[in-house]
Amino acid sequence: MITKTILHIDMNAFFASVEQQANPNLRGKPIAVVGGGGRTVITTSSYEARAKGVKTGMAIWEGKRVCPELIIVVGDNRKYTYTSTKINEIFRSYTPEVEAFSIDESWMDVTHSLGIFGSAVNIAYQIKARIRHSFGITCSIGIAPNKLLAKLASDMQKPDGLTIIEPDNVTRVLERMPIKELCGIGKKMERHLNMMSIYTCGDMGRCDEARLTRKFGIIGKRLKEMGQGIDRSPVIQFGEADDVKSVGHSRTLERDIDDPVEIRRLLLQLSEMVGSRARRYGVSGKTIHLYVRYADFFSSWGKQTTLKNYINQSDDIYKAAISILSTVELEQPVRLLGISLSNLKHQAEQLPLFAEDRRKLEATRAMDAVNQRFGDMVVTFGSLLPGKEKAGSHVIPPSWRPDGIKNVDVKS
DNA sequence: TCTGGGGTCCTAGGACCC
DNA sequence: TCTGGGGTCCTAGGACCC
Repeated sequence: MITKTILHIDMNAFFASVEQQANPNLRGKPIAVVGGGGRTVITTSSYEARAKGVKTGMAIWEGKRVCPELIIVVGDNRKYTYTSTKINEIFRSYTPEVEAFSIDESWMDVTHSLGIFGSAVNIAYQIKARIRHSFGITCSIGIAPNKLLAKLASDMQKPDGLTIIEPDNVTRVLERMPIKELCGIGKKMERHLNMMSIYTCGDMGRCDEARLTRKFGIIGKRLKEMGQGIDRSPVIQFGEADDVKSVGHSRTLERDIDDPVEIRRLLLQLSEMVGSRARRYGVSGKTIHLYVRYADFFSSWGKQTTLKNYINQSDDIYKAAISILSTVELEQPVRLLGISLSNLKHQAEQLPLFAEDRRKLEATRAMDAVNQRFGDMVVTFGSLLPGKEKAGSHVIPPSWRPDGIKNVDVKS
């Protein structure tokens, strides 16, 4: 089997770096990029802010507490999407095999490009230089024989790092690497593994497969492989990815509400957002999911219903959401409302008769292709954009899972 | 003054059909 | 009277990712 060479590129503090580049006054200063609403959190902070203890997910006041001079910047998705698209174009000048994992992370399979560009390290340095030159921002790059390890490697040196995990060095690197550093091992999984005295990738790779399988079911085999640094998942290039599976929007309200009229108005807005995006994607769906988070933050519920017909019109979505709502009694004022449409199918598209319309359709398709990959309400025709639509903290959906398996049924 | 928003995938358990 | 097993579709909820 031929050994692959995979790069994982992770833009450093991406949103914050883009903002600092756009506004020289922000350079060298602690800044935090936040969402548009009142109850928002820090999406990204600059390294200057991180040095003071500012972390992603903090409320603004928390950030200000640990770093009083913190500058708050409301994020602008269009800037990030534009930059991200351009950066991915740079990647594609080395190989068509580029997979965008999120707005600021991509993998490249450069196995077949080495003959042209010399070496992976060479490619990595070129990429770093081009991104720095064109956008003034830095990235960390990992080079390894597969995606799992490349992502691990890019995390090992930040910012502006370059880390190589050679095939014959994998075992040594993983031996003392904490399991939670692997993409796919979250908090819960870490805890369960720790209870089995598994702390490092080395531990996990050596663990008896049957023991892991007894505890975690079918994912046990995969865990052992991850511990050994094995990952066979391919780099899935743009356009080859599976179709979108669901389209949803949610809003945390400026203040908790319990007025039914206000709730319905918000549901209508959300329905319009979901519907317009579904239509732009060219999909309709028959399952509508309504979710509510109550004022106390901790209690929430979700309820879904599956219709006989596929829909993507805003008012149909709204009606379905309302009918779900009518089956429940709200127990508290509402903090967050969300609607998502799933069970999707592509609509048969009628080719427009006139050339001008066909061109417009092509443009829409191109736009959708970007939107599908790079979030919502970002690239859109000016006329479609409601003036009040604020830049939020939307991020690009991740599309990769280690062998598509994530959840586990833990037998205790 | 608490704690965003966008996704994917997986499992359990029930309904229903053959 | 009691009984099986397989398959599909659906809802609910959780883990994980950026």
